[in-house]
Amino acid sequence: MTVGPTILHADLDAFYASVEQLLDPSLRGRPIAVGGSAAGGVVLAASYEAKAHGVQGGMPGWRAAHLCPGLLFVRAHFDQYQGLADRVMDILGTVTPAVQRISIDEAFLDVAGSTHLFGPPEQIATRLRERVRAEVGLPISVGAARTKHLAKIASQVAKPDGLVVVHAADERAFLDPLPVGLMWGVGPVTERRLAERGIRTIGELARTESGTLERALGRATGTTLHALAHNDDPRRVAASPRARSVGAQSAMGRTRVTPELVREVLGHLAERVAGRLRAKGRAGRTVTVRVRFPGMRAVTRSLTLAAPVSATLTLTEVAERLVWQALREQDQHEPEISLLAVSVSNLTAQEAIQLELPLPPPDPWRPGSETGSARWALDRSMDAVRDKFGPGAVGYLPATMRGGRGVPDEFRELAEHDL
DNA sequence: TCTGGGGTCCTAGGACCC
DNA sequence: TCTGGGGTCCTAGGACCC
Repeated sequence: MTVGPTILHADLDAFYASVEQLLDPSLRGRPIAVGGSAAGGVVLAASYEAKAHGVQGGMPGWRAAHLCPGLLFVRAHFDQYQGLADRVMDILGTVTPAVQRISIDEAFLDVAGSTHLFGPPEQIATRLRERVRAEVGLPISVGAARTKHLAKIASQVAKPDGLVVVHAADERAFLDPLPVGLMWGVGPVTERRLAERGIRTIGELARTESGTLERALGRATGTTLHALAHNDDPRRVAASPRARSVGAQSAMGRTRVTPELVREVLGHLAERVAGRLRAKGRAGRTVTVRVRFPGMRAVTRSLTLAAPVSATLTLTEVAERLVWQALREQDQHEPEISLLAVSVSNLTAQEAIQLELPLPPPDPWRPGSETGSARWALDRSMDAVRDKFGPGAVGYLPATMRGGRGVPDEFRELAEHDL
């Protein structure tokens, strides 16, 4: 029996840029960059007119401007993105409950159980694209195939604003001529390593022995790519697993390190991370910090505690200690840094019992300070005040740091994963 | 002209235990 | 006298994805 192309991958085209063109019709058909400027900052997304000149998301603004004369830099409307994307996901959910959202703007669907109601996958995909265009106003591309990997590649090939269905009999012919860079898990480094061995297409990859790939790329990457190139992809469309870590970071350009700066930035980041943990009743034992220096070199330091943390002040102190440890180990007298990051992993449920009992150890570095549970209780009461009166109402953060530099919180929230 | 913010997973070495 | 082997956890770095 032949299995049909019942896995769909639906992916909104140049999502942020398309939203801006939807909101302001004068931008339609023109090369635009969302975020950044010709002077600096980072481009969050580019319209297809700009992509034609090589402009990509994540690119410094000055470089985008250089690549694409006439590029329009547009301010992002962060408050619009989540709601529009949610409306698209609601439309996808009308044909099957098996929708796996993997980011704000893309999802897998399994329509195997829907064909008796809505027709073959081609018809379902066509109808979904029409509805998203008519009801939300955004272009969306869809790939349909027998596996997730193949469906995702098909949607990439379908872009912009297209549909590609790969029937089981056509899989090899579809895949073989495509560049390896389209495969999930092949980034710039892997692509270069493969090219050094004369492997540029998925067909060439499929003809390479597994052992050769493992030696070139490592065991996990080698076996995974070998399987995917042979269309061996057993992954199902399923609900996303719970998050395994929570983090926040702040880029600062080139900044001289001072104790005040480290304390303020880490306090801000720790409050974001710990607040999200507490909001979901979670906590984590491993604290990791990342320090990046001008020129993009970066180091990480981590520490696994005896008990999980979700108190802002405790997290701030652990992070501070790790950052200074990392800085001391650099042989620079007056170091400059360009980014600080804090993340918490080894997540567990915040046990209810810990509300009553002191957390052991209360604070590894300041004997005699408040206990962990006292800090947690204080945080919870401040969370409640913020819920009622807004995020700036109360906090550890010095007034000078609030609402100032950096990206808006609305942008951060778009990238957050559910805990 | 100098690079955002949120994540996952893998590898390798060392500590430690039995 | 100075050593096997397996398993688990921790740490640091790196590739990759959206």
